[in-house]
Amino acid sequence: MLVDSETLLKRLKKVFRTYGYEGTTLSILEEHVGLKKASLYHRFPGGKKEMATYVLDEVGKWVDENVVSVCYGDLPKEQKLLKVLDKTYEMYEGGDAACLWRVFSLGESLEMFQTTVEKQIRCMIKAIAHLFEEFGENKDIALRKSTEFMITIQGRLVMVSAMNDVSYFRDYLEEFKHEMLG
Amino acid sequence: MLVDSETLLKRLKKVFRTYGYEGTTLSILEEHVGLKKASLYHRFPGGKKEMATYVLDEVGKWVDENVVSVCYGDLPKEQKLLKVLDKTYEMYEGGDAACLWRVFSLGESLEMFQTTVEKQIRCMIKAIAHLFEEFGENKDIALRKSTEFMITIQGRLVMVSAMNDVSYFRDYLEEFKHEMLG
DNA sequence: GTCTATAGCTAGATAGAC
DNA sequence: GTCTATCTAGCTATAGAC
Repeated sequence: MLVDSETLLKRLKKVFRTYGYEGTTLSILEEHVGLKKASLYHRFPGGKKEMATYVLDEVGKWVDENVVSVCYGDLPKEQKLLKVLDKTYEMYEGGDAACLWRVFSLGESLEMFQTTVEKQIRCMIKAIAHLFEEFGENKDIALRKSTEFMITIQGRLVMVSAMNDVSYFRDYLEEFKHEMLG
Repeated sequence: MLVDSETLLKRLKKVFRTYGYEGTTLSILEEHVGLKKASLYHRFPGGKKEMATYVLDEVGKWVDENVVSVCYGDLPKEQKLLKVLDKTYEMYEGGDAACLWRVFSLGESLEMFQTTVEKQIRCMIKAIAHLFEEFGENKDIALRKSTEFMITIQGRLVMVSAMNDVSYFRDYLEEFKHEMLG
């Protein structure tokens, strides 16, 4: 079966976010990605580790393209906020998909990816803090609110999994939008 | 080597919280618990699954003894709050230990434990909501605030792992205490 | 109740045909 | 570039000595 690189990324990301790093096996990847093990190794000679690294790096690119670029861009602040929230909703599939940062913050994968995860989160928090500043907050408050945004997203995504209820995620994004834009 | 049941529980819990369910192997358990595989099977004939179930059930008991009993008990509300916060700090080892509810909300372990996890979280949220009511909030607000407490704890524990910084957890408990008790 | 030894299986990884 | 077939290591689990 032929799988284009966009589909491949989407499927790899889905698997790692569903099963975690240790819980993801090559058999699961084979099944969900639609390529046999040997084909996966052809594209990722480093195996599972390389696939996970690839997926995480793509998350980093997502942050740059959908949060950093937007927040530091030249749209009106209201449109920046809407765009970031929409993209965040899309990224987490309305709550159906876990956060790779959470999922990789465990065991063996923590050691492998913590530095990258930390950088990506810091990058995202900083960009959203910049947006809060545009909304009139001073530097300290903006950073605090941005950090709380990240904390709340993470906490609510955990609740979505634990309670099997996506509204913990969806409702918050709606509330947040209305609090900021009235 | 002889390991008493309290120590055994403590070590099992530590391993599952560090490595997750799939990331925990019998070799890791052997090493960290200090009992050989066959000895672990002697105590837990159902193997890894039974050990994980045991640890999660003990978390349920912890909720009953340290949150539910306290919140519905007859101490003054300020002392209830202090006790719950202290026990929460202790349970998560000041942020050093991840939450089993988060860790088991992935892949295979999600299917196995989601029902139990959901019950335990609901139980804890309800008890803390009761405490908020004692602090003068109406039923709806109390439930909302209690849920937000849980969300924030979960989010901040994710941040502790991802950013390798326990202050995300510790600072919140302190702030929360001072907001409630002045 | 703990251990050594090992069975049986599945994991990650590779060789080589097409 | 994808596949079948297969390797080795490590996994879960068990038998049986002490």
